Amino acid sequence: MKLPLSYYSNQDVLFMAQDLLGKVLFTNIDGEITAGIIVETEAYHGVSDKASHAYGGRRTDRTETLYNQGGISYVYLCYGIHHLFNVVTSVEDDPHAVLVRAVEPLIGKEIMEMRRNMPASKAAISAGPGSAAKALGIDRSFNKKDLNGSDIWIEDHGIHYSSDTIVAGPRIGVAYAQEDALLPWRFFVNGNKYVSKPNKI
DNA sequence: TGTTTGATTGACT
DNA sequence: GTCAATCAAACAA
Repeated sequence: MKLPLSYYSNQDVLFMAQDLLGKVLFTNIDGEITAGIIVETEAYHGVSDKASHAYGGRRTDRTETLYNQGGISYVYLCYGIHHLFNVVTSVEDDPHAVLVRAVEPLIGKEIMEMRRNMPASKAAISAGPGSAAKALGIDRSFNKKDLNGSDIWIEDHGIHYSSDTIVAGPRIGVAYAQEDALLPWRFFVNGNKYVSKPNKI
């Protein structure tokens, strides 16, 4: 059920952002296993996307992760406070990534409740990229990790949303990307309460 | 070496 | 609705 590394080599990051909806993201931290259904993503389209850290082919210590072959994680600290988790996709030297913005708690809910200090019935426990990463215990030590390993991985549980249920809209918090900020590259499960606002059309 | 800023959240008015 | 928190990356000098 664990997705093979070949899954992540698809070069169409917009397809990948949609296909990851319904997949189940697992972490194993000191034997504490938690998992959530991915319900909100954003696509970051490599060198041509002004919102991407790799825009214009920028290569730095941080962005080097993005240039790897798909199938690893890209985790960075945002606003000095929040860890944001991405799935690196496509092939080597093609720095596409999918940001996981929200998950629906599935396994290890009690552990997530401890990490977030709120009941899993509250949508805020894992809505939004910083919250989802914290609920799953993801921090910078997860950067550049193999998504087929024993610390973090993604499974296909056969959860399928109809094409009517998956909707697209502009990405959040990327106003600095000017015209690219308007691209409808945010995908989410319409009406799912664990999706950050707006969560329905 | 110094300055700016961010793929956000939560607390507060 | 507004706004502070908090720090590493990116870039200017």
